[in-house]
Amino acid sequence: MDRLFQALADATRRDIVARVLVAEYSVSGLAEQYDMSFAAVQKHVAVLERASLVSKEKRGREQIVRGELDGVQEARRLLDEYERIWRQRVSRIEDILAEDEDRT
Amino acid sequence: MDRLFQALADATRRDIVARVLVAEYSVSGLAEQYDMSFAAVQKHVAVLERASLVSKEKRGREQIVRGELDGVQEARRLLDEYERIWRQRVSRIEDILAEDEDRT
DNA sequence: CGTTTCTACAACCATGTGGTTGTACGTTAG
DNA sequence: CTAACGTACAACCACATGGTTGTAGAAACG
Repeated sequence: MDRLFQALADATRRDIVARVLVAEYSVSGLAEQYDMSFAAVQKHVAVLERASLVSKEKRGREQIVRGELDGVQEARRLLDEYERIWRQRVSRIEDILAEDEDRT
Repeated sequence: MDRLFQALADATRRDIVARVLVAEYSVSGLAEQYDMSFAAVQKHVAVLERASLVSKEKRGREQIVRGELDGVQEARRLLDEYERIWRQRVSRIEDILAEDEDRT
């Protein structure tokens, strides 16, 4: 989880994810898109890969980067859980208020 | 967004979020739950507050921490968007395959 | 009143992070 | 074969982060 959210906590990496979800890119193809060194982009891709947000596949001398839903869905599960907990609390509070209503 | 995901990228902070979504805690009440200094927990709460995952309200000499859904939902929106993009690509690929089918 | 409790904040330290450059190696093109 | 391309990785730097301790102020307690 740490790696997952850490990976998403950078604008460049979120942009990479958005791009590779739409189409395939080589690492150098991605590097062209940003105003930073190839090595920097390479590191970003590595971070995304460790977080299961992206996968790489060797094709000739290029390394093709694809978007993976695994990471996205895992992160979503946690947020859904938070929302569920919150709604439970709210409804519990409403129940208590309803009991008070009964007593009036 | 950076602040949001950055805030979620720490196990202690995620635990704090989970706790305050269920019930209210004072900052010192939260600090008791963890094996670290009060100041450390205070910093975590501050990070969560800047990310709209938590809100504080003064009550007497205590500061009450509550869970906020704002941040959670904002993060979810991005992940939903990623999932939407991904499904669009998949269905586009399926359309292309279907066209190929037509030609056979 | 004085003392305790809860909070805020600054200073400090070790480590991690995002960026750089440089080097090395496999693969394709001429 | 040689040159160019795409990649991997190490070393380095500036700065952020997660933790500590210490100090100080505001609110509650006796």
